[in-house]
Amino acid sequence: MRADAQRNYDRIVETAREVFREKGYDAPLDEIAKKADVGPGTLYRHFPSRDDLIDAVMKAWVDSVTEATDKALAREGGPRELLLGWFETYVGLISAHKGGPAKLTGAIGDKDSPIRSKCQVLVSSNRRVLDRLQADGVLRPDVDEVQLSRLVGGVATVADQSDLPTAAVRPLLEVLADGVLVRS
Amino acid sequence: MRADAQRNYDRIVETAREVFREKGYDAPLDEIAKKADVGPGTLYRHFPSRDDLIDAVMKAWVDSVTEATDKALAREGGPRELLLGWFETYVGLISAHKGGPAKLTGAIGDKDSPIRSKCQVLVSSNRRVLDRLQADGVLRPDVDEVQLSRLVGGVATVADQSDLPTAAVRPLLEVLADGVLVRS
DNA sequence: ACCTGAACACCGTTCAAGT
DNA sequence: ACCTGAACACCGTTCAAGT
Repeated sequence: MRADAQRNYDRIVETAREVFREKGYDAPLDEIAKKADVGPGTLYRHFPSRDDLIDAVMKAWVDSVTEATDKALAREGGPRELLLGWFETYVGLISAHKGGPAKLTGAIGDKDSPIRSKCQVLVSSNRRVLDRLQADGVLRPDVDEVQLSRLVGGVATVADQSDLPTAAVRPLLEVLADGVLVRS
Repeated sequence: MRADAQRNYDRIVETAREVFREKGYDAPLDEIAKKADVGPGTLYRHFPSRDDLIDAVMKAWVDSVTEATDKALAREGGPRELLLGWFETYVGLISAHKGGPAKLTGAIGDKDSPIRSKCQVLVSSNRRVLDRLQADGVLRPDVDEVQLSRLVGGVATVADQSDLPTAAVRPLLEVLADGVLVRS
């Protein structure tokens, strides 16, 4: 890649990160181009679709997902506390930007999505949590990681679109936790 | 209201119903104006926002919600079957048009939304179902109708945005049902 | 009073002309 | 090879001119 192309690429991604943080993933792309001091054609050349740009912005985010999953799995307490802690972590991870929950959860299972790899990271994290619960024998036998991603993602999507405070999200996650764990 | 105004109003609503059915609630408004043979200003005069138009289109839908709730409550079987049947009915009711689940579920609790009354109908229906389960003593004590609307609405939103088949939605609703009912 | 449709604003997308 | 920015398309919104 030519030096000026690389520079423009980096400027666009960096600017997009800022604009997305302020206005969410639906922010106008031409605002990003303007702030990054590139023509709209340049942005379009590097990122043919909005999701391609979002995917690039999320490169670093992948590591924080893995890290946060490790942390959630290392927490003290019973399986219900573990699961609830993970749910809140998960909601936080996908809700960092407005519109994130819908975009990430909606793309689960879509093999052609530009953000496919990001969804896989999320689903894998849920798989890890399920493995742990399964080993403890407290998991409903017929729940898989994709279902769990959609359930928690659904709650996060509603919370994002209704601007719900954490206090209103928590009871929804508790219902999910009770539904996922075995009756005791 | 003048005769021609009334005629235009009706034509717009009728046309919108068709276009929304085909393309979902995000369909271009000017397409509706064109098909209804009115100027864009006329549509805008009658319906200042998209949601005002959606609200008008949903006038008849309200009755079908009440009807469907009656039917779901009259069903034979245990509380889990009742609840699951209701969940599937509910998802069907709000998923009639693409974009419906997100719009209806996202507006719950928003006192300024033009479709506020439609949300209240949905929440009330969930209240009726909860009343029934409560009377049977099978309900978790700390679940209310708004939470339930958001939980099932969240699943419907994800299903709508990922184009999930009914078979993939069912297990998600089962987790919700188990989370809402008391341990036994 | 209501309607029309031109006009504007906004934003994504393309492409001919540059370097 | 890559960039620029004018141009176009699309769509929501407004408003002066009509009836």
